[in-house]
Amino acid sequence: MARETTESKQASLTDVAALAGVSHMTVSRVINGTGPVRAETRVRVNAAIEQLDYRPNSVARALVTGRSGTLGVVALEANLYGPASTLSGIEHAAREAGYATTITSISRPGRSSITDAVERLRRQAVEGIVVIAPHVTAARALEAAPSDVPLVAVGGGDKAPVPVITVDQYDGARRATEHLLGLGHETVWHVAGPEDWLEALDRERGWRETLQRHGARIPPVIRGDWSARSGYAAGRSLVGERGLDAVFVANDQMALGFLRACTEAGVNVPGEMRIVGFDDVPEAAYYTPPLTTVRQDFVEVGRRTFDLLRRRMNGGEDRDRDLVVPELIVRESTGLS
Amino acid sequence: MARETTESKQASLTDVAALAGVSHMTVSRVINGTGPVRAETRVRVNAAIEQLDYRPNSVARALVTGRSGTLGVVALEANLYGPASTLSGIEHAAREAGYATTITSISRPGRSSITDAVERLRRQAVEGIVVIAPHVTAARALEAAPSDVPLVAVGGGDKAPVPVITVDQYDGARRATEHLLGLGHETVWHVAGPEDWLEALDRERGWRETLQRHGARIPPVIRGDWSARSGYAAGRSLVGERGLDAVFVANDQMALGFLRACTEAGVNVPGEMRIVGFDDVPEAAYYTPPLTTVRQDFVEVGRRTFDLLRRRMNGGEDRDRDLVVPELIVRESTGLS
DNA sequence: CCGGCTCGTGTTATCGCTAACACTTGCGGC
DNA sequence: GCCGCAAGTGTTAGCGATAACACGAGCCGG
Repeated sequence: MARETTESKQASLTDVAALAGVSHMTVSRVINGTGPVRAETRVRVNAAIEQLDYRPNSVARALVTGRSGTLGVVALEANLYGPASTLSGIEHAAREAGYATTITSISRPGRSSITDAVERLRRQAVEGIVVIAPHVTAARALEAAPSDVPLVAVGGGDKAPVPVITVDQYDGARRATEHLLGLGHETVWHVAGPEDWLEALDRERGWRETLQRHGARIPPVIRGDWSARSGYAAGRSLVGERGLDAVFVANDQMALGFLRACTEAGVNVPGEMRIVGFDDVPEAAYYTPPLTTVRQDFVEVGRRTFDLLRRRMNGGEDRDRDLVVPELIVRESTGLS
Repeated sequence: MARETTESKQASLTDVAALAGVSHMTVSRVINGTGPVRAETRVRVNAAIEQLDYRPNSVARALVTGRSGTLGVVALEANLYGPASTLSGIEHAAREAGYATTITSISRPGRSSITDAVERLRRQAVEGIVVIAPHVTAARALEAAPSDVPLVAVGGGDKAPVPVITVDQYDGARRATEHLLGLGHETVWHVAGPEDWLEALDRERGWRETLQRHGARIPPVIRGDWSARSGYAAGRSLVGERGLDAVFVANDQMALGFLRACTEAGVNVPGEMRIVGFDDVPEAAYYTPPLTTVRQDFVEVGRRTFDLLRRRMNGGEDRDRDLVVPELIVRESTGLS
């Protein structure tokens, strides 16, 4: 209610203390609940705070405590569905724990761009850093990661030099591949992601080894760049290939492009061609036909990432790797019709 | 190269000064380029900085200068394509200008959630705030916006109480509608977004007034929630309606759902039904059929938003509203076949 | 009735930095 | 030959908060 009308500068602890007729320490104690304060005094102080519209200066607090209350996130391609959802999960968990989240995105992956991003965040005095950049260069960059601020990665490879939270890409690819094999296909083709992406490699390995385990022939791999456009290109070049009737595409966007290529070529899905994607973006259920895909719970990944980071910030050194289990969502693209 | 091996705590200005044999002020001058320093001294200081792996403490600097070098962004549904891209554009522009970006997202729109988010950012001592929440409650919440930190909004309504950068939704809707009318349809139906979203309202108004201007009948509006699911539901309930052969759907996801409903109902697009979406998400070109849609340049919006905010932070009070022009992308969903 | 406790409060130092000013030099102008 | 000014450097005083300790009042136990 009683707002200061002039809004001159921003009240400080001292201003509040003067108005309440106490020392600034008492005000500090009221605000932080540290130390005992007489009820009556507390009321006076709170009134003064209200009247001056006082807001603690987090910068000053950070300086003296050494804790900025801020987390840093380095994100590659933060406007994609997966990274954006993960970021959202992290931010949400961080906020609940009282942390602010500073983000710095990098447009092109690379050793130095990631190192620079981490450096920028350190200058901002973040208390912990999350790197969402499942890229081989990231893995290398993180080898040189600073030791004085806890750092965890999302979706790093098997042997990343830092703790990693990730959906089990290998297992997801296995499920997708076995699903297709289980439908009676002799083998399963694969449209992979870029070979400098760790997730692409893991999915490809999961696909390949599953085929091997089942004694199936391993067709050549086509590689895209995650975009629908590249999936479409892959479809154009692949459709008509002998023995091609089941494809595991490394993400949903590329699968959409692939579907489009099939449609244009007059190849019926799932009649003549069965397709499985990866991610389960919200639109996948409305593709034509609805896409069977492997669901990744990105928000959960974000949540767990923050949990791990917090444990590290508190000095914990527990487990270094946390796998989130993916789920196969079966829809018409591998249906019966 | 010469990193300190022990990594004890983090060197301060004083440590560097001691090592270089100068006062801490001289070190400060070297770092910031303020005031004259003898070349030889500068070399010694830089060597000391290198040797100690010194990094300026931005918190201390922020405390004394009153400038945190940080921007705050409040985002609603930050994992959607549009907001995420806008955020990306803002963050990029901010970074180039030397600002860090702190993000705080809100899951449900509402007066208090937005006010809270802004409050959190103010506590973080941000120098400027961007609100990406084109929601009616946001408009109301911003009326009570604090006056001591510059604030701009993305995608606010016509009469938002703060400066706004937005794509011209009205004009985009006009283009979409006129495109369909130009193809000879008697009228154009509309699947709208939620009525508490400003962009949904603007698009609907653009559609409605365009029909009026052309003397076309105004069909009832169906309302979705931006999701493909809701677009599908709209399609299910609408398909078969008398005189329905042209639809302007308020975003691409819903358009996808609508397409799906048409496909299931055996309605050929564009043969029996023409559809236009809005946004031009990267996948729209690969829908079946490829979707005619209105492109919004979200990254450009983000860039301009930062520019405006910076001018405000520098005390500027120039224009309060900036419209980015959308573009109609014609594809097969309104094609000839 | 005194020592030692807790409660409630104040005083002082400190975090790492920049702002403001003071102080030496050395040099040019008159 | 003295004044003034610029270059180069140092000293001091905060910024707004918390930490650490100090201190008086009241209470309890022995």
